[in-house]
Parts: sequence; C-alpha cells; structure tokens
Amino acid sequence: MADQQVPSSIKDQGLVEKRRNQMIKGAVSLFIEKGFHKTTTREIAKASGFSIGTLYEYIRTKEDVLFLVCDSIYERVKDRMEQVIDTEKKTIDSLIHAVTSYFQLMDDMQDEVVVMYQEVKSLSRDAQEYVLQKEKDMLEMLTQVIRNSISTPMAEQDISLIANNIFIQGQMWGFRRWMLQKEFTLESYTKRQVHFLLEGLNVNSIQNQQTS
Amino acid sequence: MADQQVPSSIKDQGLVEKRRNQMIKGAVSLFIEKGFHKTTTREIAKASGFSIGTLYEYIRTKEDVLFLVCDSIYERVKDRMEQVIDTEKKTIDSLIHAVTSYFQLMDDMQDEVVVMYQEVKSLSRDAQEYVLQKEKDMLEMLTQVIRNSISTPMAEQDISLIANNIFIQGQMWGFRRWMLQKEFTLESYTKRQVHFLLEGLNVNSIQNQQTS
Amino acid sequence: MADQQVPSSIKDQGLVEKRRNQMIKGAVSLFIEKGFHKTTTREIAKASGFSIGTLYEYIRTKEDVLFLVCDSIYERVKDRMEQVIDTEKKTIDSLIHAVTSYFQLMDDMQDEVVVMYQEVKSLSRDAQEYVLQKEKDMLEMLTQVIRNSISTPMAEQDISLIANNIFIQGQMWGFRRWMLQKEFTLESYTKRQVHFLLEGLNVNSIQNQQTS
Amino acid sequence: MADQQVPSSIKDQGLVEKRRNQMIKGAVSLFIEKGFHKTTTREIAKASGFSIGTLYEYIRTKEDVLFLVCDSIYERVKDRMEQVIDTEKKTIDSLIHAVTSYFQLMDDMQDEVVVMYQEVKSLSRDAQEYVLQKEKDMLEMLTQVIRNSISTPMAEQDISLIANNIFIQGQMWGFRRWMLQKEFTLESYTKRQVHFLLEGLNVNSIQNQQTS
DNA sequence: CATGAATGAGATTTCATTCAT
DNA sequence: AATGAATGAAATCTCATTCAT
Repeated sequence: MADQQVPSSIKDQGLVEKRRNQMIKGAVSLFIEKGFHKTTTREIAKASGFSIGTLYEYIRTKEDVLFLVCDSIYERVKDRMEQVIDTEKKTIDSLIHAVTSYFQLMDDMQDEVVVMYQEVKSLSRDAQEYVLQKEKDMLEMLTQVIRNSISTPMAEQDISLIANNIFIQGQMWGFRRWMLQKEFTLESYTKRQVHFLLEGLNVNSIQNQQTS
Repeated sequence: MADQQVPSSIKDQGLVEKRRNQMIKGAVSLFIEKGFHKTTTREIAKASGFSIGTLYEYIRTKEDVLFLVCDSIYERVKDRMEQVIDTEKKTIDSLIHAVTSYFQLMDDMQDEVVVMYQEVKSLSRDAQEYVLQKEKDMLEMLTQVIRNSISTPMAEQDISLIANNIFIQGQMWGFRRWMLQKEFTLESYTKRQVHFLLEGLNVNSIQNQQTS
Repeated sequence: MADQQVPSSIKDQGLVEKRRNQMIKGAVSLFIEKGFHKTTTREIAKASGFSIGTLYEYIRTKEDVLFLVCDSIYERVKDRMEQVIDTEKKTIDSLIHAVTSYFQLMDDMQDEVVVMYQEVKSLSRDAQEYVLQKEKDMLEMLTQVIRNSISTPMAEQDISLIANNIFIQGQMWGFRRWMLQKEFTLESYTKRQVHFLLEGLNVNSIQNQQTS
Repeated sequence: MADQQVPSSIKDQGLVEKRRNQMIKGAVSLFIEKGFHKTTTREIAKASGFSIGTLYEYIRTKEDVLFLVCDSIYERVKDRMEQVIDTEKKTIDSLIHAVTSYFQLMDDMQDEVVVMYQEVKSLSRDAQEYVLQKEKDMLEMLTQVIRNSISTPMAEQDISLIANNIFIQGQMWGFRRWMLQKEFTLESYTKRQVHFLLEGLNVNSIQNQQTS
C-alpha cells in the first residue's frame, strides 16, 4: 500500500487508514473544484472533518496529500479493472468487454482522472514514478487482453500502441468532455471506438459487423 | 489577436507586442521547468529581461501571463497547421501528410504542449473558452481533411471521432513520452498510427499496404 | 528539594522522583545537543522513556523541565563541592585543593555547565532566583576557604572578588574550551591559574614557588 | 563587513545598510528583553519601523537577524577597543588604561554582551565561527598590550591566560551584575581587578602601590 | 497511572501587486 | 516608460498542552 510511503506520527494503523480516507475524500473534491495549488491545507483539514493540527499528524507536507490522492485514484482504477478484466478468456468478446468496462470506469471517475492528470506533475520525482508504475500495470493488463483476443499474431509494438490508444481514449472521454459529450453518449462513444478498434485489428467477425 | 484581451497601460502597441513576446519566451521555459504556480512574477520579469515594475505595465495579473503563454502556444500550433495542411486536395495522401505534419509539430513543441495541458485549467472560465476555440478550429481543419480524403461517405460523428483520436494521439506523443518514446521513434510511431487510421477508414490503397 | 517547587498530579513521591530523574537525564543530553528552545516536549518524553501524556503527569509546563534540569545541575555541583571542600582547615593547601577540585568538577560537567549558562535566562524570575541561590551558596563556600587560608587579613570585598574570579575561571574552562583547551591541559590550566591566584594573595610560600 | 554574508534582494547597498541598522537596533532591545527565541519576526519588523514583508527583503531567515545583531555587537566592541588601545606604548600604564577602557566598554554594553553570550549558540556553525574570529582578534589585542607592558619576559601561555582572564572579567561585570554590582562600583571593581592583575604580573611599581 | 490522538494558536516565510521616483 | 522598494494577506507547518480511554 502507498500509505507506507507517507509516515505518520499516529501509531494506530487502523486509525491512520481511516483518517487518510477521510482526508482523501475531502481533498479530492477540493482539488476537483479548484486544483491542488489553490486549495489550502486548512481547507483540506476542514473538508476532512478535523483540525489543521490533526491533519499534520497524518502527513508531513501538503504534497503528501496530493500523493495520497493520486495514489488512491490510481489504486481504485486499477482495482476495478482487475475485477472486470479477464486476462484468460481468449475471445474478441473479452476485449470488447474490457474496453467497455474501462470506458464506463473512466466515465464514473471523470473528475478524479482529470485531477490526477492535472496535478501529478506537482509530485516529487519519486512519487511520480511510484504512481506511474500503476499506470504501467494497467497498460500491461490491456496489452494482455489484446494479445489474447486476436487469432492471428501481431507485432508486440502494435499491441502496445493499441493499448495506449485505448488507454487515452478512455481518459479523453473525461478530459475532453466539453467536446465529446456533446456529440456522444457513453454508449455511442464506446460503440464507435470499439468499431474502429476492431477494424484496426482486422477482425471481420460477426461482432464487428454488429458494432458498425 | 489575443493581446487585445489583456489591457496594458503602455500606449505604444509595437512596444507592447515586443515586450509581451519577451515575456512569453521567458515564461514558457519557466513554466516548462517548474509549472505556473511555482513560478513567481519576479522570475518571469527577470527571465523576460526587465523589472517587476515593467512587467506590470504590460499585464494586470499573473494569470494574464499564463493566458498570453497558452494563447501563443495555440496560435503557433494553429499557424503551422494552416501552413502545412491543404484542406482542398482530395486524396488519402493529403490526410497522411496532414497527420505526419501534425505529429512532427507535436514533436517539436512537446514541452509547450505539455505545459498547456497542465496549466490551462488555471485560467479563468473566459480565458479557457477563448483558448479552447483555437482547439476547435484545429479540430475542424482535421475534420475537413478527413472528409476530403475518403472516397465513400462517412457519418459526421465518425469523422469527428477520428479527428479527435488523431488530435490526442499527437499530444500523447509528447504527453506520454516516458512510455512511447522508449518503444518508438517519431517515424515508426507515425507510421503505425497512420496504418491503424487507414485500417479504420477501410482504405485498402497502395499507401496502406506500404505502411503495414 | 527543588522537586517541591514543581507540582505533579502523581501522589507516589518515590515514583515522582524516579520519573523526574529519567526526565532530567533525557533532557540534559537533548539540551546539550540542540538547546532548550529547539527541543520539543515530545523529544523529552521519548528520551525519558515514556509518553508525552506521562511527561505531563509529572510537570506542568515545558519550562518546568528546564527548571528541574538547571536545578539538578546546580545541586550536583554543589553536592560535590561540599564533599570535597573542607572549610575548616586553615592552610593555603586547602585552598589549592579546593580550586583544583572545583576545576576538575567543571571539567567533568562541561556540557551541563554550558547548558545551564545558556538557558538559565529562559527561566521565570522566581525560578532564576531559586537556582541562583545555589550559586551564592557555592560562592560562599569559596569565600570561606579563601578567608581561612590566608594568614594576614584581607578586605571582605577582595575576598569576594577573588572568589568570583575563581568561580568563573572554572566555568571558563568549559565555556571557552575552543580557545583554552587548545593551549592547556586541565593540569597546566589549573597550575597556572593557581599560580596567579597565589601571587595575588601575596603568598610567597613553598607552594607558590613550586607552582611557578 | 558582515553584511556581505547575508544576501538581500534590495539592490541599493546604502539602503540595505540603513535598514539593517534600524533592524539591529530594534532587534537588540527585543532580544535583551525576551531573548531571541521568544521574539517574533513580526515584532522585529515592527520595532525596526517597517513591515514584515520589508524585513524579509533584507534578510533570508530569522537567524540572519541574530547573526547581524551578534556581528554588530562584536564589531562595535572591537572598534572601540581599537580606538582606545595603543598596542605600541610600552608602559604598564598603557595596560592599565586598556583594561580600564575595556571594563568601561563592557559596562556600556552590558545588555548587548549578555544577549550575545546567550544566543550565539543558536547560530549556525559557520556564523559562529565568523563571529568568534572577532573575539580572537580582541584577545590578540589584549595579548599584545600585556606583552608590551611587562619589563621581564613571560611565557606566551601565561600571557594568553591573563588575557583570557581579563577578557572574561570584563564580561563578568555585566553577566554577573546581580552579584558584583551590589558590592562594587565600576571604578572599585576596575581598581581591585587591576590591583590583582599587577600582583600577578609581579609589578611592584608606584602604580601598583597606588592601586592597592 | 499511562497513553497518545486531538487541538489550534501562533510562528515563519512567500509573493502578487502597488506606487513614488 | 522603467524601476524596484514596500506592503501585508495568506500559506504552510509546528508544538505545547489537554483529556478521553
């Protein structure tokens, strides 16, 4: 767990976890509203339901809050993807299901994802790398699903590229909502992206025809 | 011009433009290095080659600098795309050329683009919309090129989606360089993205075969 | 005892004394290392081997710790001087012995003495006076020894002045160690100071000649 | 000058000096009253006659104020000693004059000297050494005067020891005023200390008899 | 008796902005 | 037009002390 990365002066580990969850919850909504830099530690404390002194019993610096927030978002995304993605099943359907689920997830967590992409650069080099690892893990999951679901072999590079494309198309749904969510519903967006994805994979199966 | 959006107490318009260009140049490199919030107005003044007092003769607030910077980046990107893209020619080649040029541009301006994506949310609502309009213009250009280059008609929604995909794939090249630029050169990245693009458009032309 | 000056909520007097000794021991080394003001109560508690809550069962304020520490140092110095000084014997030798012992003591307790001189001004007026009384007692002991050891009578003022001189020359050994301990060993320092002391007293005895 | 050790963001050197003098004057009286640690930077700013923001234009940290204060005290002491001490004249009178002047100086600057001795340990290692050098310079001056004024040669160590004794006897006058200034006036204190000093030097001259 | 989580006043420091020169 | 000294609101963080368990 990332919690181990941020020392606390509180000994009771259960309490640390509980308080940090309060903290993350409070901070996320503030960061969404006004960004990390324009949010004050006092506001974070208040939104978390405790005093400024208590806040600093659970973190060392304001940046720790950002780390906890980013890490928790990544963790939640990763968790849900692990639940939802079956890296074993070897059908094109499982790929479609994975992408659909991932897009759904990105829709659910739009704000959080936007925050993360905005603020992750404010983390220290180390923290950034720690958090980025989770992104690599997720990418690896997508890669695996793609690899499994295609019948004819494909260059690893191409698989990786497609995984990246899917990955950011998911994020783009939230990130560029001002543009996309005027023209598409989540369903239509998913349907068309999946369509082009399958075209790219040269899958002329029934599924493909269904989606076009 | 965006300059008109930001009032200055200096009368001489030529001077205003000159000073603001100094300012933008200085500020961009600072924003790239440490981000908007961690850059001070004093640093901007110094990097621009004049005093803090003078800085404030040409802007009202620190946010004005960010606006000027973002706007200038968008402007430069848009300019170069207009030079490079021929929205008249009706061949698949002109699409390939457009994408290639755009990716090249994104490669040249990696840092600037990253800065912009990081910091644009710190602008006021109005400034954001002003700047976003330029993005819409660029998207419209891509849309036009796509529309022209396909022989069989396509749903407007699909064209728009593909334009968006191209658009962010360009940005992704800079934004996710830690991942992509390990596996690809700009050329190979462009080649494979163009390949999948053409697959999606169902263009089984000579070019397509060449690129696969 | 000074302990009576600082109330505790604990009834068991034996325990109070035990805990306070732990406290003093822990605090002294911290004060030596970083000074009173830069030492936190948490650090004192930790160094004493108990919790911050427990610390406050045995004192009222942080200043109480300083008082206890200063008082304990004075007490120890005074104790050892009482053991070592014989205010009855009426020879010049007993003066030499007293000075030598006192200098030895100052050498043993260098750090403590430095701490005391640094921090005693942070005590409240009352506490300062309480602690200063012990200094007066020690001065009185020196005065007595001097008075006894001279054959021809001397002005009380002069005796007092010489006592003061001896007193601070002892402290100076620790206080100005960066200077003195480069040029002298404790022995040579003692020998020369004793020499000049006897010159001042106009004692042209055998001892005097021995030391010159 | 020590001013060079502490960077300022103000360019006008004359102004820097002026403001820092205001600062030192304000700070000294506060440090005398309540000590360095219990004095806030806001209080220093106010006592200096400018705002907290302005204060920080002339220093980097609170510790810089302490350094400036300590250094200025040392500098003033050293200056006045240089004016007053004639290291050329080779009579016992010039030694007596030097000691008398030095004691007078210590009387004038009692508070400042006490502050310095209390707080110098709060300086960084480097700053401490910088400041201590001035003390060594002064000691050297005393040494020189002693060496000149004695007719029969004396061990260098002894000269150094006597210089140290004089040095701290001067400080003791302020440092232990609660004790000494009850029994002595500055004149009587000086007279008797000079007396014992000359005894120690074995000078049985007319001056000596006058002082006894 | 002992513990340690909670508190919040208060300290230091920064920095966007103004304005007299 | 240009300068840069002055300002003070506001931000982060610390730490002595309390009190429920």
